[in-house]
Amino acid sequence: MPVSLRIPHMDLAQIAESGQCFTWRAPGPGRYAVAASGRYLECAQAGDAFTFSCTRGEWEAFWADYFDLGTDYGAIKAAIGPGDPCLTAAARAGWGIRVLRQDVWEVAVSFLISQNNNITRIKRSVEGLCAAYGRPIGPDTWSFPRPDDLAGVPEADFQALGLGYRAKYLAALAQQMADGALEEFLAPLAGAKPEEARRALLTLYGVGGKVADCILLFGLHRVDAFPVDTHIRQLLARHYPGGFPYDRYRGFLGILQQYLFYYDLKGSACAP
DNA sequence: ACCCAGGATGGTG
DNA sequence: CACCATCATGGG
Repeated sequence: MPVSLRIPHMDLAQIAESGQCFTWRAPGPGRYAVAASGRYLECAQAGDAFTFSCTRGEWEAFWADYFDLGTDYGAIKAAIGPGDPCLTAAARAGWGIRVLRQDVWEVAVSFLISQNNNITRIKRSVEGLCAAYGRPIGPDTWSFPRPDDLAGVPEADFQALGLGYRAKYLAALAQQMADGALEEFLAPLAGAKPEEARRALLTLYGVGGKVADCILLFGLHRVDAFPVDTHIRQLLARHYPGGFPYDRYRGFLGILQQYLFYYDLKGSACAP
């Protein structure tokens, strides 16, 4: 029996197109099929009314947290300075974006692939990875392969999926995280200070500062992380020549970053 | 044909 | 430290 409920500050299409998740599909208008942490969920939205294809128990146990329902996005948007036209416009354009609480391994692999890449191709690569090494969990949907599923896969096989030069990064990461090593690596990260967690991520082959920040934000929900990619870099240069007011927004910088990223991506950039 | 993409690495000055 | 070539490959 499906779950129906009203949720404020949430728009499935904006989340799907906000570049944080690559395992959502859109079977129809206003409908999305979501794969996460080995689970499968179909979602439909009409205004603030949502229907989800899971039981109430599954919703409470997993999905409510996945959609970050514990965070007050209204308060975050209200904290945006009225004298900041760019952030104001960005939050209006992406009013329904939420920073999903995704599985850290899935995020790490996805953003390892994301470097110097475009979103369409990232999705294609991730879907190919799931189809090839995951297990079926829904119509035309496969689970995200775990480290043990990928360990030992020849680098050439990853390259055949279109990973390009990132294939060697994934092969190394899978080897390194197989056999329970992932949990050992992650355990100290949960309670670590932000800088320590970031430094640990930077030791991974193929993970630089930007990807580390994405893992922190999307995989560990460190909402203070502020990934600067090519879009954000250009936006900051154009609209914040004097520097972005990081100190003012400490505590939810990552969520504002998502508004800005989506805003820039949608080409609705504010006037010069 | 061309430039760009949710960049990182390894080498050099 | 800063800069820089290189990396695969498709999207637009």
